[in-house]
Amino acid sequence: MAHKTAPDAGRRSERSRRATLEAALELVGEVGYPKLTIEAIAARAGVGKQTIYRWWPSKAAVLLDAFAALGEQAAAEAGESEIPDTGDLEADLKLVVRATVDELTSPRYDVPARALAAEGVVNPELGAEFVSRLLEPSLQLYVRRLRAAQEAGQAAPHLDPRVALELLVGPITHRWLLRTLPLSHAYADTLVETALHGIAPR
Amino acid sequence: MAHKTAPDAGRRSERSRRATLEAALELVGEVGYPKLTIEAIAARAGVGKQTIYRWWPSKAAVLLDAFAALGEQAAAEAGESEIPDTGDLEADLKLVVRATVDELTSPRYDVPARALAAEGVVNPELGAEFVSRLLEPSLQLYVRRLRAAQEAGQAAPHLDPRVALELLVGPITHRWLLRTLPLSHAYADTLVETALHGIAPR
Amino acid sequence: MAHKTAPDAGRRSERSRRATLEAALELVGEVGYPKLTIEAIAARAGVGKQTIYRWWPSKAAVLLDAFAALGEQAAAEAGESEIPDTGDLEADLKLVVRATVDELTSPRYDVPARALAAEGVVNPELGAEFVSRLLEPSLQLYVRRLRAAQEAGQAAPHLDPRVALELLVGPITHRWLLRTLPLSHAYADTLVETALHGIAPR
Amino acid sequence: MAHKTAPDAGRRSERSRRATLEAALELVGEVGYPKLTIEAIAARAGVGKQTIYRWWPSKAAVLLDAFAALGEQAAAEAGESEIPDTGDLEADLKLVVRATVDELTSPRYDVPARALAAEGVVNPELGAEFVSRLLEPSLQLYVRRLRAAQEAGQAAPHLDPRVALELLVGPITHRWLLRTLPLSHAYADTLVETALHGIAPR
DNA sequence: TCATAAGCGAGACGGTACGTCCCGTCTTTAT
DNA sequence: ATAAAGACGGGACGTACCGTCTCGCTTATGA
Repeated sequence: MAHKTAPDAGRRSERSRRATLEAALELVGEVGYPKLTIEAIAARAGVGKQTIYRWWPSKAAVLLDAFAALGEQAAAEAGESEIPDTGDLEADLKLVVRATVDELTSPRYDVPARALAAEGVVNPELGAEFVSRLLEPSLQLYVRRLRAAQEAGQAAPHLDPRVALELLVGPITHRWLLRTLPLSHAYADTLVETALHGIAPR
Repeated sequence: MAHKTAPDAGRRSERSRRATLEAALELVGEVGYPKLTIEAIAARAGVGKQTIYRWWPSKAAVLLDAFAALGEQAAAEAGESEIPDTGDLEADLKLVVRATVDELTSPRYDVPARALAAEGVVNPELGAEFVSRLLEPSLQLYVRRLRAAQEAGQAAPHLDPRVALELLVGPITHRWLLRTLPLSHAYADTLVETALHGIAPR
Repeated sequence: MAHKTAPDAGRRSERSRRATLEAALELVGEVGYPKLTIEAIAARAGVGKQTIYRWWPSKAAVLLDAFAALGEQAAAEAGESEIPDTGDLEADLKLVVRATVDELTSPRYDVPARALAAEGVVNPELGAEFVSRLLEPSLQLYVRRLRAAQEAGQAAPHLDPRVALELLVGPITHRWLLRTLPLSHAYADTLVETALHGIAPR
Repeated sequence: MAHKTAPDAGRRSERSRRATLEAALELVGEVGYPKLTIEAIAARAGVGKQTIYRWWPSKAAVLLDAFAALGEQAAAEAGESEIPDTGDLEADLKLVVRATVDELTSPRYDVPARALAAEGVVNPELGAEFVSRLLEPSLQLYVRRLRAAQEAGQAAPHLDPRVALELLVGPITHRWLLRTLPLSHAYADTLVETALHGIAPR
């Protein structure tokens, strides 16, 4: 069915792949996503344009791979870890939410992540890949911690962990993407408290 | 200071303005935001390109005006209303959240709204305008209803209404923009319940 | 029938037209026809590529116009003249044939003329235009001089002047295009003599 | 001196050589010379690109070999012959010139020959090879026949046979390459007569 | 009241980037 | 070592739009 016979991945140049991803990350930081150009990536990477088109369908896909590589590298260094379970759910959640705020606040993460999120908003295929490769793994950490909390009696037993997790992650994302109000550790703490105890009076 | 003497808004052609906004909305529905071009808008509207550049700085700004006009029209028809206050906070919130879900689910609203949100994610100026003109008024409705609830003893008294409102709006936005899971009335109800009573056991 | 509506020739920029033709002539002299590039012409002329594509279908067409302009300019300076009629056909023909040899020998004429001739050999449309605009007018000079010669009894009366003229022009072109043997005044003279008196013994 | 050690012609694959030449001839007929590409030749021939680059410097060189092979094959079939010498120079010349016209008129010969001629016009190295390998042998046939005619008193004794031959071959080439007027047997006859007896009255 | 200057439609212009084709080189695997 | 295969860096293609710039035309005052 495909028009073009797929390229032979076995012969792919690792050197070109890495140079392309690096160049993409650098450039998106320098000129921003809308002005990011495949031509510029190719030039910066010392790579032919065709080589990029051979392996990626769009600049968004390049950036997604680049950003994923960044994440894997960070994970390899830090040792991707579960959310801690000290028995104190509130304290444990404040820790992760604060860490998320820090991440979303650091420019080296912020710029490409925004770019990918924005592209995903408007491009469902890329959005799906963005979510499944980058977002979903983090969400699963919440699912596991919340389930443990339920078993330990620290969370309402009938709650769907997906819904519960969105109570924490949704507001953070909202502030981050829409820039309605600033992200801070103080906000992280308040958010966790409010999500745990609810809007209604006790 | 200005290089260009500002155009005389008094002589502006109303006919061209409307045609441009209509064309922009139509086209964004047909080809999607990334393929929306000012040339195509001008051609469809039967308007000179310069006329568009005279009054708007970018295609995003055109679309923002077009979308705002759509909203005003809807408001004029429906009579933009406060969130009802029946005394039952949970019921009142379910009503609005379900309505929001319906809106975000209808294609005529979804396509341009996503486009503007996506652009705003990556372009702070436009994002700020999007928020202040389109989002903030809706959020203020929540602020007022929640304050009333606090006075009536239906909401925890020390809560910041902004934080409370994000507990509802954040998860909805999260599902809408990132398409992690579907939006539905059932979800709206569960969300309101969870936000009201919190994750922790009663 | 045409896909693209024709551009409005009335609004054409004379400045761009001239700059394009000049750049084409310069470049063909510098890099040769096969390495002549529309991109390079545009860059040298300070003109957008689209402007060239708007008015010409190919680099060959640009060069044809450029070369024709060169010819008109030369004609305007020199006063395009008939072949002289001194009553001595042989002498008159030697004059023109020598002049033709000089022209074909000078690099400023040779390079673009070869390029156009070569392109015309392989591209019938361009070839037809090359012949009708650049070659045919010169051939008509021969036709008129030969007819006069026939009336004066200096040429066989039943001869088709087209055939006669090709006896002179054909061999010159042959040496020029195929580079079998060098062109020189001596050859011009011999050629005229042989063509006049024939191969057969008197 | 050579940068690259010359390939070992002894190990050359005859199969690849033939397939390449065949593919080149086929393709030039199908898409024309300007759109003929080495990649397409290689693909059609089922040959690696490198194999072509190893043995030929350019697509023109491939085509030249292909066309030469065509000629040798025709010669082998027909028995390449001298111009006949029946004692009647005019009749003998009409025969060859008519044959030449037929050849230049047949598409299977015309397309590649034009392509090579055109390339040679603009590329002196290839032109020289085209002339020496393909054209010159034919011209020598004329030289020999004309010398015989001079010895037999059928041609003016002091004539340079090269000049005489160009009187016949030049006009034919002119019409063929420049397409000024059609080639036909009638024209062949008129041309021979005019060349033999000259333009001047007897 | 009518010239005169603005906005307007149209679209040519100098540019930038697109995504594709092909160049000529290089590398891998198989014969 | 040659060959088929095809990835590679590179350059040009012809196209689509960008944002700016005239062009006439119309309209709507304000001298």
